[in-house]
Amino acid sequence: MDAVQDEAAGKRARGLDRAFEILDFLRQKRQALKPNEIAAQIGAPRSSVYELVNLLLSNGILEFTGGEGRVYLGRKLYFLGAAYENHFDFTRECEAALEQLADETRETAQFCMLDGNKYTVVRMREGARPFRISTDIGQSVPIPWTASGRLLVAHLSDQDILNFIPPQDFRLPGGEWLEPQTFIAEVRQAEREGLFTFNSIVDSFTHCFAVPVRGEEGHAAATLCLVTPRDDGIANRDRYLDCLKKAAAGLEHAPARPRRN
Amino acid sequence: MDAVQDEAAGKRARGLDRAFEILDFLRQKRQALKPNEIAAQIGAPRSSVYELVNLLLSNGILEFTGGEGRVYLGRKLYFLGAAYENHFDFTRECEAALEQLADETRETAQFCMLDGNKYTVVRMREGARPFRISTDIGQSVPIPWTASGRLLVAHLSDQDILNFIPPQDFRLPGGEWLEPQTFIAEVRQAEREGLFTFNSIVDSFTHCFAVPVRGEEGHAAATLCLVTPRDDGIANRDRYLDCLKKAAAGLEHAPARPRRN
DNA sequence: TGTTTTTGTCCGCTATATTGTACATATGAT
DNA sequence: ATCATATGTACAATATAGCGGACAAAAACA
Repeated sequence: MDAVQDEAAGKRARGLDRAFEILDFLRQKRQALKPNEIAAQIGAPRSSVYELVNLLLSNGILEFTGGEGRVYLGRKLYFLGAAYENHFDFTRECEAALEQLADETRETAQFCMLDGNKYTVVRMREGARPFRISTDIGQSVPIPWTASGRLLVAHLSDQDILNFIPPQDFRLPGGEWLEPQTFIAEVRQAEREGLFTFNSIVDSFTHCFAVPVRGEEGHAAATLCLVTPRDDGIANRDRYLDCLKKAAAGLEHAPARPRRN
Repeated sequence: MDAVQDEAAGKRARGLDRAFEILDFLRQKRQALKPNEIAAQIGAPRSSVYELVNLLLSNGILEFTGGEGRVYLGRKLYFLGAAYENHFDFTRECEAALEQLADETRETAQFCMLDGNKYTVVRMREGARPFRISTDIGQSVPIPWTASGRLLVAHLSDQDILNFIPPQDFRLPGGEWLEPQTFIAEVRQAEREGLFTFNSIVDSFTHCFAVPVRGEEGHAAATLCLVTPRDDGIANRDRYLDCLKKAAAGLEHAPARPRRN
């Protein structure tokens, strides 16, 4: 059923894929779970999950926590993630860019990337506004629901976009159906203009601005976004876009530096 | 040859173990490598490594980077690591503790943990001194080489310690042999006193101070350390230890908070 | 130019990892 | 007390994953 993996049905799953399915599931749940619960909720054989969980535990990829035999992501993953972050050293500059955006606009600023075939907020700086942002950091959101999504898939061909995005993700949170062709048209428009803005699909009171942060290959490796109240956003549109473009330009000079050592 | 895993010789390796061996190896190398190089350097069959690398690439665990087909740790690992960090929310308080230590002592302060059966510096705050610290963040160091190492294994029995630490890690960087029984005696002493200090084994000009940061189970989940010039360290010993204990106490109140959601 | 090394792919064999099933225990409901 | 559910372990069957080795292209070298 999953459009990306799970080729055929009734086949045996590879241990590695199952393992990372477990890890992703724990990340999504954001809490420690018992092996039994994991097996039930991801629809995997219990014996397999127990075997894999024990393997991952002995490698430090998972850890016992929360008692009752519950497990969650382990320290080893933290170390590996830190190594990634260190290599593609975007964190420091990213925080600076968000800081700058927050200062200049007083709005919520986000740094977003793709996580597989989903959109995710990697870092966020809350604005001075009194309302809360609907997406939390690290949560996976369907690409079509977001302004950034238009930019993050713009390097793909129309067909590749359709293959890449799970079909059910075109069902918007309100239940409406976003015609894929409409989405693609917006992608191409965003690509031409180097930005995308719209009234948020996820809620009814925000306006979203997104500009690309281009990586080594020239396409949008990430985006910088502002999430604003609708009237403020529309009133300050040009200024906000200028701020975003300025901040994005500051991020683009050295997306992946060679390593110092 | 690896004392910890690789039970018997001539056996087939499990894919999952090989996969994480690859990931750890890349982390240790801290650079993108070709699959061929990886296979050669970790002593694994080339065909297996190619298969695994491709699997990991398609899962976002590895990424192409650096050209020439080289691969390095992928974005997915960053997300998983961020989820871990978010769950066991030690980062913020940890930075505050290091900041405080740096202010009070002007020396290099480190937050250290075990990574498997090695010691590693998780976060560091450089002091005002003009010399550099010998261990970089994220590098794996044999446990017996470090002051913190005495504290981090103190919850294990003598026999478990010997099983846990690879025998060759008792060979010090200078080539001398540290008798395991000597090490264990120092572990027990550190356990009793709740601290360990010594002239660094790794270099000839620093003195190291370490105190435990106790986790849920009551044993040292991490350590806070100071690395100082020898004469300064010895002159300020009592004050430095007070600072460390104070900072460690500040970290211990909520090692793993329940999650908010 | 010929030779060696590096790099990547392909394929068949077989050791084994995944899985269904059965079993055992604890917990909770009635 | 009885039944049902949740949780973890043990084990055998077989689909397959890991491995060795063959092959080929490209790069390095002589």
